[in-house]
Amino acid sequence: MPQTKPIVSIENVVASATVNQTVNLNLITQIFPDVEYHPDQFPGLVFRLRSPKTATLIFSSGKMVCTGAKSEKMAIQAVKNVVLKLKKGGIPLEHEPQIEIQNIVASASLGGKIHLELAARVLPRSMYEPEQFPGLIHRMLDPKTVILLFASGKLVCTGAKKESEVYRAVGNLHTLLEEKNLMIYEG
Amino acid sequence: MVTDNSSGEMFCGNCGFVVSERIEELGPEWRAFSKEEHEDRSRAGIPTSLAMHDMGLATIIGPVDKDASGKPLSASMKSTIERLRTWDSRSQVHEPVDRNFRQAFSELDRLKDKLAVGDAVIEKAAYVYRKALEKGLVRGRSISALVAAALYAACRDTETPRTLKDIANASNIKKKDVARCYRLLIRELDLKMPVVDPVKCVARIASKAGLSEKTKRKALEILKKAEEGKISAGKDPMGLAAAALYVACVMNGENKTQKDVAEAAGVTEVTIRNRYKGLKTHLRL
DNA sequence: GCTTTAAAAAGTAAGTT
DNA sequence: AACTTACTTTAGAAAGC
Repeated sequence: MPQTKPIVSIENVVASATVNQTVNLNLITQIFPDVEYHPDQFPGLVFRLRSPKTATLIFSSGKMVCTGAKSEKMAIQAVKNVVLKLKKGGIPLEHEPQIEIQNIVASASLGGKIHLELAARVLPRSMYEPEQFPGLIHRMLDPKTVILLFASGKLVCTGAKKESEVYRAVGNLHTLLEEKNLMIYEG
Repeated sequence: MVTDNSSGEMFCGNCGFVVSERIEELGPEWRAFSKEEHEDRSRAGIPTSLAMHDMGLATIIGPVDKDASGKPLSASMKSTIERLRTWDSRSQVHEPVDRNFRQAFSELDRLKDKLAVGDAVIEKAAYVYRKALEKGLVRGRSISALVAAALYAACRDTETPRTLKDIANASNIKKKDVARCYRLLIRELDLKMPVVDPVKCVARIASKAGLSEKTKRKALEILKKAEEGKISAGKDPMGLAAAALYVACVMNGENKTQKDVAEAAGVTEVTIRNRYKGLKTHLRL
């Protein structure tokens, strides 16, 4: 049983936050000329940070959505950085942001190739439609995640709210694939 | 005519009309329409006719593994039926059901002619649509798109060679929307579909491109050799079939260009070339 | 359902050179 | 042909149409 430990990398973390007060988006636009704000097409203002490289959507309600971070910590730091910049810029924010991780996207590589056709028949809650998408879509119940599995043995895991869930999901799938002999190990 | 033993209800497998007395006992809001109305419509010819009840999808839903004609049910139908048995058929107690049925089934009837599919396929599509309706999947969504998706699902399940593009064109719904609704049906109704077989694509492409029988046979050999083994996973079956046919043309000296085959298959020449590379390497051509 | 954000996987597509 | 760019799929939040 070729034991190849999956190589996992967190690619994107989505976090929501709120500063518990309304904010004047037009004022932010005046102070930060680089932000994107087109209320006619989307109510959120796009605030980009170079470090951590993220994009945060800010709404007039004071709620925000931060995307692009590579870890939970980075996502939290990104939100804090945004709030700090707003304050320094003169936006009167009285509270610390309440942050929640909403989704984590990760990519991973299992040790060998996958028999997708067979996997589609054996794995429950999975769908494989090569005319529509090259990967098999598998919905894992615990942790509640969705995994896009490719013939190469690489995959994308999304839906997790904790990094630990990502590792558990990938581990679970790897074990399942080996148990059902759906993996092809070779050069 | 399909009977669901778990609930005792009987419905028309073609139009979804619920016939059983049991449903009617529940009250008018539970009924799509009365038997008399259904028969009127049947006579009018639009939704269906009771004469078709023992065709195609005729199935007894319950702890059995044979359909009404005595043939064993496919594994996918069995798993679907197993799930249906546990469903609460009272999940959607709304009045516009009548209107919904009318629209859905007249559209299905219209698509039947445009796509030239058999009654068995239409019955399956109706069956799937009715289940989607019961589960409330139609609310807030386009009836036409769901009907198209149900029909695509029926084609897939019966291995009737109709592409998403075919269904999209016939129904005037974006291919992307039909695909999205199709995946919704698969997900929510727990349907298991066989993967599209490139072998089934060969005949279609060959006839559209006017290729010879021997070239078709050669392409089938090539596909068989290439065997789902490694080069087909994740690839579009149409692209694979097109590449196999192109290679077969070259081998048989049939003068057809990549463009000819590509157009007949609905893929680009680039895709044929890419699949060709894989076939060449794998078959050591 | 849609709109906007980010990111990966692998396949297919389209426009240029 | 190669390159580039771009779109398909997955999840999730935000406010409003």
